[in-house]
Amino acid sequence: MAAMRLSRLLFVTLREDPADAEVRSHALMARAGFLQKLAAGIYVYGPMMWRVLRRIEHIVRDEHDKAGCLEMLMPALQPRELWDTSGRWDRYVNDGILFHFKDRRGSEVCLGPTHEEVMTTYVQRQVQSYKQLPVILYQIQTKFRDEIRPRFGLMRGREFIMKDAYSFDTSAEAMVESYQRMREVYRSIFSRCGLRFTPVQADSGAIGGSGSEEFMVDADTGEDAIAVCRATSYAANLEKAVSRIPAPAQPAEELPMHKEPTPHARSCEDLLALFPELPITRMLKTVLYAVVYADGSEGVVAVMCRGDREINEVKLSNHLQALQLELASEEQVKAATGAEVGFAGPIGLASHVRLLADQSVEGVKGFLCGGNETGTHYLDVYFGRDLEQPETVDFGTVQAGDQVMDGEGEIEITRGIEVGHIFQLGTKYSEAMDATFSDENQKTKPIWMGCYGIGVSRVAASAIEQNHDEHGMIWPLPIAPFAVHLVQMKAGNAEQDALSLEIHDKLEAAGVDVLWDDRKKVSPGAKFKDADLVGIPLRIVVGRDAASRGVEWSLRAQAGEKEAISADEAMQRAIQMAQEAGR
RNA sequence: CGGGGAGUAGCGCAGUCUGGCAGCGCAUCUGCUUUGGGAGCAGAGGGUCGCAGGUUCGAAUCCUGUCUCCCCGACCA
Repeated sequence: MAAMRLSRLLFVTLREDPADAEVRSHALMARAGFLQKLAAGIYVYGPMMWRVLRRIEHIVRDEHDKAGCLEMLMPALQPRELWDTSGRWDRYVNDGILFHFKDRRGSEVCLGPTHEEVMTTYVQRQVQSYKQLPVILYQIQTKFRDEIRPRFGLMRGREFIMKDAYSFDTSAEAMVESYQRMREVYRSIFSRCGLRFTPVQADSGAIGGSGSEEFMVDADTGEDAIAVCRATSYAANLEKAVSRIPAPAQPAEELPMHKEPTPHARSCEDLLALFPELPITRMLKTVLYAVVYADGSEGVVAVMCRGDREINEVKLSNHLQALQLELASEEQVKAATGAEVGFAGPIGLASHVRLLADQSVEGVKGFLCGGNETGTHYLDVYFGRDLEQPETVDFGTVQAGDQVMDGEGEIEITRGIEVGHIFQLGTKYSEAMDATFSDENQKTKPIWMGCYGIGVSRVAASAIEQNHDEHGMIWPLPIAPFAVHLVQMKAGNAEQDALSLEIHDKLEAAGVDVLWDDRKKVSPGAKFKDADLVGIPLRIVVGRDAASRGVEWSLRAQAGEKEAISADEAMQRAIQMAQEAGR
């Protein structure tokens, strides 16, 4: 094998962050030449980056294969008809997320953002009998999503590498078994990658289905907020999380409802200033949404919510089975309430408005709400006495300090990067695409499905987001581009040349990959800075003690802790650590 | 989609207001010295100033159009 000499690796580092890098992982990978941006959300993976991605892929493959999953490869190009069959074409085009175009004959095609349709079709033609099930198929492939706003380097790209797997079972119970098996596969994968992560309950979103969990890499810079409880180990995506919220304040005496002038008071903050003795838990805001329903019809929905709480649009959208949900426009608010924005309330809404309430209104008495007239609010309003309580559902967002639903424990809000997501799909796709099997009694039944995704390129970015310092990246050993960074101080010095070559060859022979900095005319300082930047976990420095077979040993993660040891001892340590890390 | 900002050497930027030789730092190349935390000196190469059109004796600079990139908002009444 040819030695991995840095001087031959097209190795270029930048001293400054690129101007467009917003997060550390992106800036560091760009500075180290791992990544090069080609267009918004589209990146070239350089040779070092590709080694990392292959490491991750190797772990992903290994764990899937061990669990009996079958690897295959599906096309990236997909015909529209397939997506019309599942009914997702319009939704994805509406969301603007689908790359689609016409081929030379005028047929519409898209670049696959995911592969449920293709996979279900494949299985529909391939599977006839219960004897062929269960089966779990997977692929590692480039996915395409025209993100509304690509950002954060590899975190949210428009083209990215994803592992997607699909399970096929004969019953709901068997589907849950496959799902549980994949949960374990996912835990093993992220553990083996050397990442600290939290599995959380999740909303199933556009893909549809019932049970769903996300795997979040713990990182303060993560895009997603998650609700976790140390005491009960409850963990859920904020879109899904539920909690017991603090009880509202109660009025001292029951007063009749009355309307008060509240000029310019459009927010709870304004109203708190106006009525200083009224607690915010006795203010109910009414938020208006414009909704497009799944059948294409449109409407306006008003949702009541306690002043100190916030509405969770994902929960609301799911309950309404909405295709689109956004805050109502100024005009829509005026048409619904007859008032300027800021004075909406449940009493006297236009008849076309559907009124709902978040469960945070439960038990609130003598409350304030908008007057549906510019510059007025009602006070001392009671459900049951002054108006009927509208349909009340959990549309709330949990907040830090809430109590968990079952058991004793306080919820904390932390952040994470979603690197994996698993779903129980049920029969949604199999029914739409007629993927059925014959059971023991020759009865035709739809196949029960699950689907399971891992953002491979995102795993790499999140590893850096989680592990870096001011000098550069710190790769976990299992997924590092190389296990050992062999830093030769003075290339051309006979003793150093000989010892470096020996260390390189012996480690490679033992299956440990080595990046050998053999560059001439590069100062020691520059070599150390570059080594810090690329973050290879194990470091062996060949320098002044080369003649006596002495080297310096250090770990990138423990900068500053350097040991002078023999070359043989260093090799032994490197081999052992690489093996322990499963390389 | 809306709002803001930016496109000048591989990277980071100045120059644009007030039109007149296209600059600086890093990187690259050559030579000499240097070699355990981004070395020094001397020299060199590298640019259709995003693109198209216009104004002008003359445009990186002014005008029009266009493309691309980045940030903020997608928000609680």
